[in-house]
Amino acid sequence: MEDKEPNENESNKNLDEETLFVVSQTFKALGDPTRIRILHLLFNREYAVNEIAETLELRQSTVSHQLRFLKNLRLVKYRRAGTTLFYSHDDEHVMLMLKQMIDHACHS
Amino acid sequence: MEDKEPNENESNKNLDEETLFVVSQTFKALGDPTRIRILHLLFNREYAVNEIAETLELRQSTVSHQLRFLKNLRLVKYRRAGTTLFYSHDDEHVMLMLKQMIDHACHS
DNA sequence: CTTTAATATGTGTATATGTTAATATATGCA
DNA sequence: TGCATATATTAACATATACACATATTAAAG
Repeated sequence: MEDKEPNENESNKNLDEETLFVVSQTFKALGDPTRIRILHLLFNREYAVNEIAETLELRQSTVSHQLRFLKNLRLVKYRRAGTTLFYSHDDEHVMLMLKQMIDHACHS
Repeated sequence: MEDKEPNENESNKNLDEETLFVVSQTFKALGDPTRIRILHLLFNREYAVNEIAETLELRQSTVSHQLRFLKNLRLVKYRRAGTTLFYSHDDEHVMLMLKQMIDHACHS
């Protein structure tokens, strides 16, 4: 039962460079309180940028910068309505992991 | 159906300071390639510090630093055998999330 | 075409982070 | 006690990060 498959990263083989990068980047995105609060907001519904800033008491530029960060990783997306951009989450799996970690932190 | 429960962080209520800190710290731990590689190693079995350093081609002090980081978050533990310390993972849930994220990154 | 509202971007700055070399600590053994 | 091995710790450094301010862009309305 030697491991001969070329595309198996299940748990025993070495992590290739690209996978390592994507995984670390994604976790890094979740490793900041501001970004967690933003994603946590987006759990329920879409929000405009200013709405996020007001709700979380953050500067508009701070929110915009973090949204760009999250958008580059395809963790959020937006929909335009006039001059307003409504952001929403765009990765169900990552949102589920965030939810899991929050629950994990609460129950311990 | 007002939300009156005091201890519910499921997905709609605000995140309290402490939960936010723990969650962000834990994700931050997973947000570094070196720490991911260490945890990925520990998936299968326990490893001595030098063994980790040699396997991953890292300096001993680097590994020791990162292990301390992970130990503070109770993500790893160790067992002493003479002068050798065997490290192993100590949080099944976090290891599962790491595995999930790796799979998620591979299949996309 | 000017104005206004909403958002994005560039830049500076303070802080956080990861790595390294050097050194300290701890354990086992002769 | 003295020495060797394994690991931890300290300090320094370079880089990365998050935020704020100012400014630029975009789109709608008049």
